[in-house]
Amino acid sequence: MPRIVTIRTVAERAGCSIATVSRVINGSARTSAEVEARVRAAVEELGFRPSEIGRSLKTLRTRTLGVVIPSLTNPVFAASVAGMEAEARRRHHTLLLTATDYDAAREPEVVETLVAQSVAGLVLTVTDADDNPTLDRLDAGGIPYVLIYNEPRRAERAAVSVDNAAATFALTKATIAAGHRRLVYVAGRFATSDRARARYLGHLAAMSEAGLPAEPPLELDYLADPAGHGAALAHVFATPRRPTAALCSNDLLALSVMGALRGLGLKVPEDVSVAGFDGIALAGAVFPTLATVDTPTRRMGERAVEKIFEMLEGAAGPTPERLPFKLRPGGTLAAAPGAVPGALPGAPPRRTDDACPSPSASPSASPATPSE
Amino acid sequence: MPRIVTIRTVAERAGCSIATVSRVINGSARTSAEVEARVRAAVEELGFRPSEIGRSLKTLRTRTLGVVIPSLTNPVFAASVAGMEAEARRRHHTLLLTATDYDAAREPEVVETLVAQSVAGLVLTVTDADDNPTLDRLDAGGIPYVLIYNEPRRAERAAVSVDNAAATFALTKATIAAGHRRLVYVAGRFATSDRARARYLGHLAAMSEAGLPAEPPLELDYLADPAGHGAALAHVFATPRRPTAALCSNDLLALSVMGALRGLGLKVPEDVSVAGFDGIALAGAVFPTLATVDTPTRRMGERAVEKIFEMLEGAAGPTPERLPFKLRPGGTLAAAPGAVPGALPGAPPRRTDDACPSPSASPSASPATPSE
DNA sequence: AACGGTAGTGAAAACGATTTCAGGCGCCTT
DNA sequence: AAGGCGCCTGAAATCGTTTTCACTACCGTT
Repeated sequence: MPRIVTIRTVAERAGCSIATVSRVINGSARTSAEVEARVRAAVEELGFRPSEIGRSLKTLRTRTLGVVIPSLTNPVFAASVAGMEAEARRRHHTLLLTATDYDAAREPEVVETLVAQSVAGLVLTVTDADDNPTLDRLDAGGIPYVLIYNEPRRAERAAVSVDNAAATFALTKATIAAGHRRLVYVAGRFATSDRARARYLGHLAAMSEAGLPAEPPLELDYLADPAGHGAALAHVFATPRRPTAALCSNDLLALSVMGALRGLGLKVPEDVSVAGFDGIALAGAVFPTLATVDTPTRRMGERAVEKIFEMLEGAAGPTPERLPFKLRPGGTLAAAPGAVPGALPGAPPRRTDDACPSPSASPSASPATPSE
Repeated sequence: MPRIVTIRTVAERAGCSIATVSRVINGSARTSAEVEARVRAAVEELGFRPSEIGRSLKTLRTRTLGVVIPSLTNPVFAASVAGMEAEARRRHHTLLLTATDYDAAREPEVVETLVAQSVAGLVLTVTDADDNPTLDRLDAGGIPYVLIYNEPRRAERAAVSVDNAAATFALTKATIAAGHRRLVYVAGRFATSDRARARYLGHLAAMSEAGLPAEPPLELDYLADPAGHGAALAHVFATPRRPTAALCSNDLLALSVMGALRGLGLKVPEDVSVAGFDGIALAGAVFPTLATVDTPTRRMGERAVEKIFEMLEGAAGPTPERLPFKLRPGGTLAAAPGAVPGALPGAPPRRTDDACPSPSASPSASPATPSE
């Protein structure tokens, strides 16, 4: 069993002081070539690697970023965490990962844990980015953090997101353009996702603009088994004038809804069109391919970490920013059954590939102004 | 800006020594009710939370587990990491997450990083669990680790896996039972996945048992775009006596293959049956549902963390263990085109839901003994 | 009344690194 | 030749916590 080797062991072996060893390792001050060589040799022979704990104690900061997400099981978050990890590694940092399982009550708890670990910064997706005591505490504590996917109203809260409302507005508009008139919006629990709320508001705005009556949204439990989803959908789709399109607040939900609809004997997209949100990789792998809103999931994770470092270096303050999205056409979104293609003013049936507004479009240009 | 509050601040406020504060917080020794109340009040008022860094320096162990996986983008790993996170949190630990992007050369590097952080233990999926200098170093260093999804041959290497060979053996057998005779095995790069190798060997064993000639496996680059997959598959499926079934070494690959086959104008499962491996949640959400081998992805992560703690507490030594798998029938695996159902001795066309061998079946009972 | 034991507490050492401060040496300048 | 200035180096302080050790009261026993 090899004894633990500390900086002191190296110093003895190299015949110098621990201060010199530290200097060689960090290049924090000049050392003579001769001593440097001896130290490097000793480090090599002993396989020495400085303890991050000892190092951190002095600076009271670790080379670690805390991550708080609702769930790893959703590929959106898995992809963005992958982006964070890559970017963090590039900067010689590591991720401390925690999940809240969409439970707001768990947020303060996990953040406390991460703060106790003296993370250099935090990346989080919370249930509510505006009314959130945990974020308030972070603001007070001076630990830099960046929200991801959340869209805080406050301009001094750092965030990397897409314009959820504008994207859904565009998606709903495209769906209407394809001839659909009865659309149902299917969302996860609004209480645990401000994204879902923002998206729904974008949907409402588009319906209103087209002069169509908006049906109440269908809120589905995120973690419920698909069977539960089937029951809820059966209720909505059992009517003779059933919706011809189901717009879902995320891709995972959309895939589940597609399965449930098939279970009800309905064909996608012949009977019902379906669209999602996020642009997870698998949306393109299923058949028919899922129409959705492409968001740069991985890039958002990378960007969030970049932003943390900008804030740490004082190069930039905490400001929200939006990355571009893009409607992705897919086989699940087709012309409405019985609709006459082109019957709508200036709306070809498959105009789903609009570009999004420019990346930094002013947030207030959002078609729906969240007001809850 | 609130000053940083340390145990010393609390001690002053409570009018006692830091030793007493420590005792109250950790309950490591008895203190008078009176002092304890004062300390608790001070902790509360100041919002004190002991620094994990200071604490760790003393014990030289953090409440942290290192995780090394090839990629978070694969839902198998995302799900198992989710399991690890839940189990770690239950024990007041946090995960330090790193990914290698299937690059064996990165393994030593990330493990070094994690060890420098003084993690309490490690959970890893490596490219090769047998011939692996990084693991050898860990063995020497005395840091407990558990492999996940890898199946090391050495009996003294801790691992949580499924019997990859036996599972694929069963899957291939079921496929043959459905009337298929020309099967192609589609795998990720063998060089970066000992699981893929083990699974292929199981496939070979089943083919051999049935007296069928085994075609060479199709190795696809994991990260290649699906277009690349299409080209590779076109080559194999362009022949008149093309395979009637494609068995894939994991679900993600299977989904990609399904897409590529459709791109070639082939129908799944009418023209070609497809099966995967892993049992990711989305396998059940696509249409037709993907036939696959269900592995307890999340549970494996939980179990790996449990095992780390068993080893830390000295309750158990490092031993490999296997969790049960189960063949999951799915719409992608149908009777072979032109096959007469029941024409095979004792093999109904859709007998894909065999139970697996019992959880702790002896490893040597595996139908294919890996020998590479 | 002296002694031993115990409960509660504080002072101080330890953990492994970084960093400040001071000193020694050699070289350049005047 | 003396003084000054850099360069390199080592001793020691420091970070926040845990833990050992020693000490004081106080109690019960003999």
